Amino acid sequence: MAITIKDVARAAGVSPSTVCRALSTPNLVRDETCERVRRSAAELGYSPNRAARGLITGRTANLGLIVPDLGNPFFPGVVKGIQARAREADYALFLADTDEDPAAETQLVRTLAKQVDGLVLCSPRMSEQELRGFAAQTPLVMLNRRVGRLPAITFANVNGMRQAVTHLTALGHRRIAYVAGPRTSWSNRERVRGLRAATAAAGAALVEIGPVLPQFDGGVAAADPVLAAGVTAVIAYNDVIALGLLSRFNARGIAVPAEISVIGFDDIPMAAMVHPSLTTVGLPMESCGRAGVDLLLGLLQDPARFGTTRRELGTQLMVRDSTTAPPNA
Amino acid sequence: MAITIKDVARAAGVSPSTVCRALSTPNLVRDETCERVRRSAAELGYSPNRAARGLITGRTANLGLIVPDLGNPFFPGVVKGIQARAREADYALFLADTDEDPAAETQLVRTLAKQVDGLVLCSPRMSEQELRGFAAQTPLVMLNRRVGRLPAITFANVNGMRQAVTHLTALGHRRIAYVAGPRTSWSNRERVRGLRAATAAAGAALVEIGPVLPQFDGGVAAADPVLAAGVTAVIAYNDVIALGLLSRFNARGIAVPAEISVIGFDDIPMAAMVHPSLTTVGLPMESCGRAGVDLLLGLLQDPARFGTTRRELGTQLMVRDSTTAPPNA
DNA sequence: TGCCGTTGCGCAAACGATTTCAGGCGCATC
DNA sequence: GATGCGCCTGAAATCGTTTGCGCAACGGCA
Repeated sequence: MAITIKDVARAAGVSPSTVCRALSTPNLVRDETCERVRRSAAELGYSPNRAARGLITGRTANLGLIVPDLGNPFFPGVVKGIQARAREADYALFLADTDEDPAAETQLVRTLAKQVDGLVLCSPRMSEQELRGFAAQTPLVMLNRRVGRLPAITFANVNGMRQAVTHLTALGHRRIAYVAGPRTSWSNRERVRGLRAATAAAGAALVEIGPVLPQFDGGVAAADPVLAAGVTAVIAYNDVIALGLLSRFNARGIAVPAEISVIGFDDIPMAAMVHPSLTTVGLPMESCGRAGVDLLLGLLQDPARFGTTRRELGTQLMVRDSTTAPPNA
Repeated sequence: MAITIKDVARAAGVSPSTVCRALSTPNLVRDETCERVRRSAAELGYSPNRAARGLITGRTANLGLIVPDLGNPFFPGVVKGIQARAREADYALFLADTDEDPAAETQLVRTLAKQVDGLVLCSPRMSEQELRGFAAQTPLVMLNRRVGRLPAITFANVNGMRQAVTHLTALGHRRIAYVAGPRTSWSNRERVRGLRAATAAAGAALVEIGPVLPQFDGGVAAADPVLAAGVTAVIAYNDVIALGLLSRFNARGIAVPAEISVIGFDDIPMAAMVHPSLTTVGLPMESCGRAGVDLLLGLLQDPARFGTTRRELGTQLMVRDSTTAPPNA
């Protein structure tokens, strides 16, 4: 059915070997022959069978991507970046969604590993031990989590929180709440760390609330405790939680930012679309995806580079309408 | 490096052929031998090389998915459904994002087609002619668009609009605006069709505004013309536009739903999270993805079924806080 | 003229699995 | 006791590429 290298060879009057060389290493073949082969290939619409090539070269020209939940608005941006960069480099991309299930994650890594040259793990849920084990067997890059010296792209969570706290204290806030994400999440731990350091340095009080699920309902649930804590500002683990806070504040008739300031984290698209628009710590999600693939491709070319393959991406505070000076300032 | 069928054969003291049979057609091999092979395979952690298998069987056990823009909140749900169903059926999934570029779409279909057994095209942008061409060469299912008798999963757009109009006219609205999506979009055309029929049947006036880009800014831009049209209710092509409307109404101090009712389409997650929460025509996105894969798998098993492979999925009106009776009712 | 290096190309062996074909063995049948 | 039939297994061909090796032709140099 499909056109193979033999068809091209016949059409061009040469052997399959020559076709192969003409297309992949043209300097090994006479210009005229090369041209003839190329023309035949183009006419027939030939393109090599990647499976067959992979069989002999050992390279599949595929990358794998494992994501905990595509529905989480944090991920599409990252996936877009990964996909775009992979395509530029002529790699196809396998996608798997684990539905937040660490067991499924392990299983998928195992299955996908054999069909790809490398894996991108987006906010992996699995244990450090498992991650190290897999990393020893397959080229792999983590996004949004760091484990030892394993290759990873992360965001400057600590500094991001410093930016948020600086913004609030500059406005005059002295008592700030934090609505925490899952305790097991690496990025939550980092954010808490940054937050404690920054509030301590600024001499502001920090009230930690939660943890809650990093979802809208988590924010809704956290809103009342936040108000009860007598703070003038609240920082959420992520934007989705912040949106839940806004919603509940609105329902209770609490004016944002007049009565309380709200800051999110991530800068998902919705953050700019709600009322009041959400001040948030922006993460370069698409860059993260691209950087991850870059790292992985580098690793594939030169596995020795392994030790030096970590990068932290800067954050940017997006000041919008959900923050202002505290009420009685 | 990796374990091949030969390693297993050696370990079990049989030939590679027997290993293959023991694992894929056990009834052709003596129970005892079969058991021995299975044990060796398990011990060595063998799993067959899919590329090699694909080379000889002609099946890749891969499906391809092409999406115009993962950032559009409509798609993640669909992709999740596709991914889940594909995995259940032991297919891996290639993902490609075209960034809304029809040329890239064509290109990607061509490239992916050779690495997969079938393709899922999500809201394809390419021309009918091209689609027919590809469909003749590759098993393929469209989502959210219908072209002739090509396999497709669609939503009941017409009936969805009837649900929306019925809701509004029951509340007493007599003059309704529609903010149109792209003229080239199949679903926009269907929705307009349903809208015209439903308003005509109900004796309500319909004011068409736009088309605008199916994005937040499109809705923001359409808000003022909507107000100028002197309507008591507005239906948007999709939720994202509706959110833009809400935002601009809010900014202009127009109360929703007191002064104007707003209805969206799709029921993206954000629709329930904004204030006021958005009444919208809900689409079963995950089911759509699953149904698409089901169709495709059916097609792969029995290509003769081709002619009968279309399905329309029902919509459900989600009544929330953005609609009520018109002001002077 | 003889030799050598270069260039261009074909042959054939891989890669890892599946599948066809044929053979060996045991058992029942005539 | 020969024949035939099933059952189980191994050898070998095959899928579409890539690539090491060898051969032929050709030009340059002594």
